[in-house]
Amino acid sequence: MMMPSDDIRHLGHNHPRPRSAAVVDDIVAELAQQGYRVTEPRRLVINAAAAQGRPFTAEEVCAALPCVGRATVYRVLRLLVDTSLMCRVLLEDGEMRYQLSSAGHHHHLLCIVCGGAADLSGCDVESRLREAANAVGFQMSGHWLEVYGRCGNCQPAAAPDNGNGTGNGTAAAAAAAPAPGPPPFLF
Amino acid sequence: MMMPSDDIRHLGHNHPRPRSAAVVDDIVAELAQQGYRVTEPRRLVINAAAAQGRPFTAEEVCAALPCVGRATVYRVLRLLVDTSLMCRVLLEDGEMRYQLSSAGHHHHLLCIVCGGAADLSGCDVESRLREAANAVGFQMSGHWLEVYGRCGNCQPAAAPDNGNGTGNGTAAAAAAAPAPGPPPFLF
DNA sequence: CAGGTTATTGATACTGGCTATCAGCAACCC
DNA sequence: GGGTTGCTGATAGCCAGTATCAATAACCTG
Repeated sequence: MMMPSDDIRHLGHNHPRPRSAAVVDDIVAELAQQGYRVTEPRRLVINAAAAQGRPFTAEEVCAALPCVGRATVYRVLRLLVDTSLMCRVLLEDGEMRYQLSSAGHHHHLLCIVCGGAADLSGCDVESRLREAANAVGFQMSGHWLEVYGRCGNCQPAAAPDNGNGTGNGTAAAAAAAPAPGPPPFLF
Repeated sequence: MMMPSDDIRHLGHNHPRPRSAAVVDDIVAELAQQGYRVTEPRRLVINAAAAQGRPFTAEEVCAALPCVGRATVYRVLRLLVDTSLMCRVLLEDGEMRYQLSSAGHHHHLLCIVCGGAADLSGCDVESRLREAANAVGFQMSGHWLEVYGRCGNCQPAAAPDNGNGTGNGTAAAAAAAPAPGPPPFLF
């Protein structure tokens, strides 16, 4: 009940409203509009997903919703991904997680400390990539991009200035643990 | 013995020499220098990896080297990844594959038709990402990027001009099959 | 080159994440 | 309210990858 680092998801200025009942209703409505039936298990899974402040695994949903069968949890998650209502998130260690997706193409800023995720939009990476690919005769049709690092809450205290662009904050950044800790499942 | 689309790996102008015995020897030498023993199973796995013109799965190596135990194949692959002599490649459907890595940080251009891979280097995506992340208070420490599309051999014939940068070549690009077909394992 | 140390191997069993199957249920339409 | 049929849940099963552990062999030392 303490919402450990919930605010990180707002960084991407894509969710002016909180992800709550309204969002759940939107998703349910979208499913219905696409001809899918609105069932209790689907509502429950969507609710659980909307309650998360960070990307989650299918197993976490299974554990949080013992009244819903495993197969159904996996089916609902896949349905949501297929209908673009949810997106997959790849962690640095290769683990696959899920997250309710905001509209449109975007990428994720994944905090390696608290496990939170923010959306990165308004970035022209795509056109850059297409140009670079074209330059070597490659016709780009899609891409997968995840960005890892530390969200505002999880940065070492001595970092008031985040201005410089090219300094590599990679090393010596994994020691101090100023924030939450291992991410919990909030449902 | 026909090397179906082997040349794609040279697109990244990172491999002036062919990946052959010389590369294998380099990798073996690097392993030895780092204190690892040079064993026959390791040589065999490295050989198999070097013979590939495209990213491969651990299971393919297992099938190609029945004389090497499964556990050992997985161990050698992980050792090579841990020592930065090999890198993991994420396909569009989420499947994880492996590839002998060229030196330095780079990304992959993955052909969705022939399964080939080329390296994309000399791209300033990283600094761009860092700036965009900084702008929203996120301290970037790493990233994962894969680019999907069609290599020079697998593009529809009517595409002499690849100049325009933002046109989306996504749709209507999965029908014709001008090139190889499903990728074979070459060992 | 022989001998010893110990990293490495291979067979096996096992795990975890995910899917196929299929009878029964219930959401939606009329 | 009734019928159609999409959806569910329990189960068994698949697949990629890992833990275990005795036996082997790579390297070092003399």
